[in-house]
Amino acid sequence: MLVKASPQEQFELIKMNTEEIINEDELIQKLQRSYREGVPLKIKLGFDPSAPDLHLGHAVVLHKIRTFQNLGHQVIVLLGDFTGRIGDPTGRSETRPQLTEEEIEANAKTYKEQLFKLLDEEKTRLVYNSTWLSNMTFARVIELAAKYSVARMLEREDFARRYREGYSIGIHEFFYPLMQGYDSVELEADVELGATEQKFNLLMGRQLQREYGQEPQVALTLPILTGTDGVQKMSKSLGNYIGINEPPEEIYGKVMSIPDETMEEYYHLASGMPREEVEEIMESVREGSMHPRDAKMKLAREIISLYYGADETKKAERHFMQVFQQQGLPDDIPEVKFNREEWPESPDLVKVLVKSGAAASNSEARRLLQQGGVRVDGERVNDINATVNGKKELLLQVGKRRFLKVRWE
RNA sequence: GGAGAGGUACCCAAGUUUGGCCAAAGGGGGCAGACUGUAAAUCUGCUGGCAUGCGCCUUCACAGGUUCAAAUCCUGUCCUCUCCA
Repeated sequence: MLVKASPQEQFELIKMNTEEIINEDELIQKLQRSYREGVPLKIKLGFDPSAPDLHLGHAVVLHKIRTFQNLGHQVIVLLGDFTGRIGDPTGRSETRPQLTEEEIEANAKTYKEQLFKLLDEEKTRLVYNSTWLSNMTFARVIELAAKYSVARMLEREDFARRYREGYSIGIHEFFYPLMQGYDSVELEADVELGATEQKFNLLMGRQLQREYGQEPQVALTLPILTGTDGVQKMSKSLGNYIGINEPPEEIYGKVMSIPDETMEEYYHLASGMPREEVEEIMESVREGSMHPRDAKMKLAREIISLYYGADETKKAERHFMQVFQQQGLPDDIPEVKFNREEWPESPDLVKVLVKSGAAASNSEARRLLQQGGVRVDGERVNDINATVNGKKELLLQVGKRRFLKVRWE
């Protein structure tokens, strides 16, 4: 069932926020044909199940996929369970570790849970490339390999650099793009999406489809989202990411922590809001009628509401205002219970900090105390020999944002 | 198969030639403090454990050895990488 949007309207929607479409004319032709014949396009999106946590960077692509889905096209999410055993060499300076089957299976499961926060599960076809790759004969593998040359493989910057600088490249790593490209052949994909760094792999799909006598897919790349540091691309290993599985309070805080200059990018790529509305907001920030902080708070709300309900979103905001703006207490403070009999009348604060998990070791607890990072019932304590009343309940605060209730009973 | 380089704390990386002053430089990351609309930027401090009275213990791939003393010297083992074939 196709939505009635005209091919031109569809194209406009699809093109928004994309980095590159290779190529636009082909896409328009495909859209026109699909519209004319009532046959949805096959939209492919591949995932390498090595890092199972999806973050806002991945969500950029998912939003675009969602657009296709809303337009009535057939979305195929491909989990590269087979390729995952090789490890995508893209952007790598060293060989990626190969995953075991168990790891891949566990990761795939986490993926699914997260994917369908943004995609319509009913309308999404989920496939595994082991289905066809694991049974390929060696003869067919050779046939596939013969369709591409080493020289062309080495056009890739990451391979080229590794080769130039004398780092090793496993033969099997050359197969990664080949396999990903072959997936498109197997699926007869019309469009494949990916981040810009996936461009080579996406183009490989076009090449191989041609080789196998198919109409080449359209390669559509999306920008890479900047991380919360405002400098490097968002990635889990750099620790500058916002995971879509994170608790709303966490997402809220992380969004508030991005530099103001990065805000607009996030609005466009991560909020799911219409472009005009975003531009209005940014305009009022520029002319001074809206405080950047308020704009960022709205951004945080918008992002959270994509993944959580309205109540959760409000709660996250309240939490932020209480804890960071008014330096008050959060609503939910984790509680640690101790057995009174195991404790003296006046336990050392250092011990309490360690036993409650607020500090990793006695030394760390002392350090925190010396640096003024510890508050007990709201009062800063600097004395490393301080004791507390071991009969009542205490409120511990370590740093600005870690709260803990301790109770003896 | 031959030749060579190397394995140091969460990560990167000095230190090995001239053993001791090395719990081990520096950077990153992390944590804390100040500042702030912000968990940004900036500045400051901390960053093996125990003790917190100068003390002790464990740590520089692993296992031994030399020595009053070893990340540093010797022997063996494991692993990584490069080049030649």
